[in-house]
Amino acid sequence: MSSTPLQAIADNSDKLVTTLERPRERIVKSAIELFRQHGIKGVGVDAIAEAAGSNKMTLYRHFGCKDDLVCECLKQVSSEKERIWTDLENTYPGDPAKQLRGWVDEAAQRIFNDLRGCDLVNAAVEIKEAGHPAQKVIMDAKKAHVQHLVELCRMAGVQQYEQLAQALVLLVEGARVCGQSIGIEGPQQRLKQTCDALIDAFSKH
Amino acid sequence: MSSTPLQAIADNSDKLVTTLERPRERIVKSAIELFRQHGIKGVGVDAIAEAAGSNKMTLYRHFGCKDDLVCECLKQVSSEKERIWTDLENTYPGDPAKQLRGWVDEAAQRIFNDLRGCDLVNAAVEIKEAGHPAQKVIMDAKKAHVQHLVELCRMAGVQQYEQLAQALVLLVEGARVCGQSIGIEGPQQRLKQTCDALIDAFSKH
DNA sequence: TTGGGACGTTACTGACCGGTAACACACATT
DNA sequence: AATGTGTGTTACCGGTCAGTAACGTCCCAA
Repeated sequence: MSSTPLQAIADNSDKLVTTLERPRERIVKSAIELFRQHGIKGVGVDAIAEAAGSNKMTLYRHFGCKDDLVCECLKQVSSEKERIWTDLENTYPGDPAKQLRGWVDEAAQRIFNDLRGCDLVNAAVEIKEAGHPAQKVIMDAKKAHVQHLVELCRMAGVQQYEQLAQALVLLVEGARVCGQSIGIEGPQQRLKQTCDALIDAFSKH
Repeated sequence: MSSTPLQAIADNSDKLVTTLERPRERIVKSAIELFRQHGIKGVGVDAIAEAAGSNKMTLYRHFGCKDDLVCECLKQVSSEKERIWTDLENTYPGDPAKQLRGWVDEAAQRIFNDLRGCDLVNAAVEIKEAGHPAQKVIMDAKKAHVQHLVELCRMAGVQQYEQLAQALVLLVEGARVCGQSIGIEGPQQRLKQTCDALIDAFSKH
């Protein structure tokens, strides 16, 4: 190679990460993407390091083992998911009812554009070893997400806010997983209408 | 071993299958159970053969490769799932409305008793290789299941039967997947009430 | 200028996995 | 008694995987 390492990364178009980030960030980003494409057990650490324009040794210097890297990826994914709540607050400031509709729109759009399902759910399906550290990450993230939605329904003035929030979570999670197993023609196509009708019904009384 | 092979199987309590079935059936049953416990990619063919009280050679004589065995397992699982429709018809003969409630009861009960999710969905999450034969098995089974429920809703006299059926599928699939990722305290706890209320709402007009 | 920390490269280990070959054995049918 | 089918046993192959060791390189800060 005649170019410097960073230039080599930037020049090499088959690498997943071409920014000037540090190896650690590139590794996490590449791992998230590869896990999405092939599943956690379907990707080796070598492939992750290579996609990040790095190498296995550097990966293991930052993450003691593959499981730790998996946990870090899931934490990053869940913290990115958390951003939706502030985004909704910024888009519809002080209007929780519209924020709730916005949440449904977001979910329906994501399901329409991507049939690969939720990273956290997919990880939960793959990781069955009892006591695996990733399970706590997944559980905590999902519980927080549900709690946020419960709170949003409450703020929107829905009397039975908990029931509504839980039903909406079931619908959206079911929709994501139906897209994955049934494909594009699954029953998730009408998700938005169903959720909107449900919100209407809960908002009346 | 002093006993005959069949006796050895029956005596050996750490084997998953102790019946007098032929090796092929024992292998499929053991594979289904092990896939449930550890995931498809988490189980090797050696472990399956051993759990079935058989061996790898016999396994490969019946199934050309592991993927074929996976497909056979999924077909068996889906055909067992199909039995619910005739069971419901036998339990509530000529009463599709009660059959629909029975379907909800069944789903809620299963989710309450088992947090491991749907075998077909779990397989769909794990198997990402494009064109993998198992994907068609999964898709066909899921589509048939949805279609059966649509038909049941229609028979039950629901005007918007397709909407109701699809919403119910989303709720139930979401509930199963929530149990898996969130655990026992997830929003799937109120599945039955939510489904019943939804059926009520759709039955009025 | 010189140290040191971060990173890259190569090579390796031991375990596991999917799949196959060769041979031995039991049993039912004829 | 002979035959063929289904099955069990052992050993092996090539590949992949997670993880480690040793060494070399780059670059920044003191």
